[in-house]
Amino acid sequence: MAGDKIKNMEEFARISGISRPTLSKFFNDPSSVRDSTRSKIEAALEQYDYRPNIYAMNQNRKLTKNVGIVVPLLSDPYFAEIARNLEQRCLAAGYRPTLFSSHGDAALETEVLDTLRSLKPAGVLLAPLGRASDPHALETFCKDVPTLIFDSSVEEIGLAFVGSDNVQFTTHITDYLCRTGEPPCFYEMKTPANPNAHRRRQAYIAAMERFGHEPVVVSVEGEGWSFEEIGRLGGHEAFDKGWFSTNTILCSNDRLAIGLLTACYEKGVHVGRGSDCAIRVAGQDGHPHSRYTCPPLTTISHDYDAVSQTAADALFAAIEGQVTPWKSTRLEGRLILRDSA
Amino acid sequence: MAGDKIKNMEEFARISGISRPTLSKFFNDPSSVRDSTRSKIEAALEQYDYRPNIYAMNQNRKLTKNVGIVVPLLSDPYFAEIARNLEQRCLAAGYRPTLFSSHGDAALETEVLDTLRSLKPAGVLLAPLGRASDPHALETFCKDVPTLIFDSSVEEIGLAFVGSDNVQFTTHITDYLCRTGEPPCFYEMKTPANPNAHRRRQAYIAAMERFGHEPVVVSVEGEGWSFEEIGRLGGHEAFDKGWFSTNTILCSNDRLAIGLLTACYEKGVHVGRGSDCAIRVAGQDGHPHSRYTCPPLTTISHDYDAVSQTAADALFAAIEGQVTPWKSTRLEGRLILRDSA
DNA sequence: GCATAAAATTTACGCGCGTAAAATTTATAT
DNA sequence: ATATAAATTTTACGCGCGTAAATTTTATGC
Repeated sequence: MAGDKIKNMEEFARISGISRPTLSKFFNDPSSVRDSTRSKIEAALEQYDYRPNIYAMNQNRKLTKNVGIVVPLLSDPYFAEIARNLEQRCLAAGYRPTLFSSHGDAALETEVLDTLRSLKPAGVLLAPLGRASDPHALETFCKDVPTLIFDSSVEEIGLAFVGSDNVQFTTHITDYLCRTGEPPCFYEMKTPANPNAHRRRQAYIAAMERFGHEPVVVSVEGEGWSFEEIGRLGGHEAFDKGWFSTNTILCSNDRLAIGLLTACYEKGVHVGRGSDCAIRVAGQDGHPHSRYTCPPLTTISHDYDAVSQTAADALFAAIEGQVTPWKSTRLEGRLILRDSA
Repeated sequence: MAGDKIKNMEEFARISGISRPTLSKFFNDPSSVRDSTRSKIEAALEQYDYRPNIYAMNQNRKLTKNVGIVVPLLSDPYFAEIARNLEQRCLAAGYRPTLFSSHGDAALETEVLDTLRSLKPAGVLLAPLGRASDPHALETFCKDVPTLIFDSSVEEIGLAFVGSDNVQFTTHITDYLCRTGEPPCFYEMKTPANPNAHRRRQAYIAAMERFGHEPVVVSVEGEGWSFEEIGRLGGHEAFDKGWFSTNTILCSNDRLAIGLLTACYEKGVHVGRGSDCAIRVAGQDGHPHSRYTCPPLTTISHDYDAVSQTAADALFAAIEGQVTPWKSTRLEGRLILRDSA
């Protein structure tokens, strides 16, 4: 690519001696042109630096290779991780992912969806904000664009839903905690944005009752997405007011647990399962950071790979014409035993 | 927006009774049309759901409102946080940010830059990978697109550089540690991807010598971006082999420190400044998570707001025609005293 | 060498919108 | 009411590429 810059396909057609429609075919699928033509084009590409404008490409294409990925909040490492995973899968499957974050704001989420329409995506992988989402905006979007909902299900919209089995999550870890020590109380935010939180509370209550224990739910104040700080402040309050009825605390999610661990540290409360420990703390999610808390956090982890693979594969299948009835897939989590509980 | 979907501006022109060029002006700047016209358009927008296709808009515009934001790795909360900050500033200034992550991969970084060209951005805010970056790709990109480099400077490319003053960071926190206890040794990765790491090591050495202490650098193995794990594994090795010559450890960055804290926990080494503590650990960066480690991490924090504001403002000024010579701005960090050191 | 099929080229139009120039309408001042 | 300026409409072309149809060129079999 020593030559000058080529500004469009027509110029590259002149300079390479190949007609523009053939070039168009080539860039769309190199194997669709004759070998001799392909090598001529590739030779020209070596000499001259040219890349077709992807946005112009998509303008008049009936089916693009674009895939939109929307998460509620990119600064949450959980979503960052799953977004990264999904992006890789899209690339591997020959799609072109574009990542968007709703920044925890319903208005921005709607904005993102409008922007996405302009991209003419072949499909979208959407993790909605949850309760805050504008249901009408989501619904109309899903009618226009093949959309697969993941992480947090709103209603039966889109092609399908893929997420984790929150009931299994909570039941499983509650069971573990009951078997290995005092039955846990459940620590959560009072007004969680995510519907998964409700499922987890209910699953906790059901599990406790099934095991013959009295469920105790500790709900702390806090709005927004600063879960660690909510967990920390709520932890202080809960300790001060004696809300924790047992020495075992199951948190609604790992970020809350991380904040609670900090509160424990600040209160001088030793966390862990050793004899010198006063309290056990467990989380839920398998947050990327949970390995590095002190003590490392016992948690039940999403199967990141399976969730993203199932979601991506389902979307790709739908894009490629497969029609299947709406379906909800909820994948089981894996208990990760560490020192905190 | 009760009516049917309008598919393009021409259809909206017919239905609203306004000519398409006037609509184009309106969408570009609502105040550029007469009040009576504007209210007619706005009334039509209430009735019919129409939004211009942004990618088609940008196709033939001489100067778009697009701003590209590129970070090395979105799953690092530090970059996620600064990216979020930059996005907000772009939106506030009337620009349209699009976020990209290089996923820690130089080839992908080059890919991203090529994608960005298609967007015809008015400007780009780019945090390069660092040493791994393809310098030639960066340089030619900067020649074509007004680009402001932030976080990690490569050479004198682009419009300007805005980042943190790593020398001040390390000098300041080294000074603090020396004044309040044993002089620190410096804990880092052997082959850091980021040039900032080198500046910090050198600043540490210089500071120690100036204070009349012997600098000790502990470099641990590890490649890639899994800093916490590198910090943890390296920490185990360093403890086992007695590499830490003092009871105070200054880490090259917070993520490494977070991993080291975990190693300390696993080794049963108490961290903090209390009399019952065996070791002090400090980080650098003011990572979003540093508040929630146990003990909370003493660190020297980037001035996120100032960095992102300086970077964004400089880019916007350049976009709006201001020409200034290349300049490097390095902002001071703020020492955050917490329990770890 | 010729017939046939496959691939490439030519030609032409479309995507959704920006933008420039000329013609027309509207608002403001006198 | 008239002159002037401002805004709008009409008309037309451009951005960079997709894509379809007709034509010409190339490759393959015999």
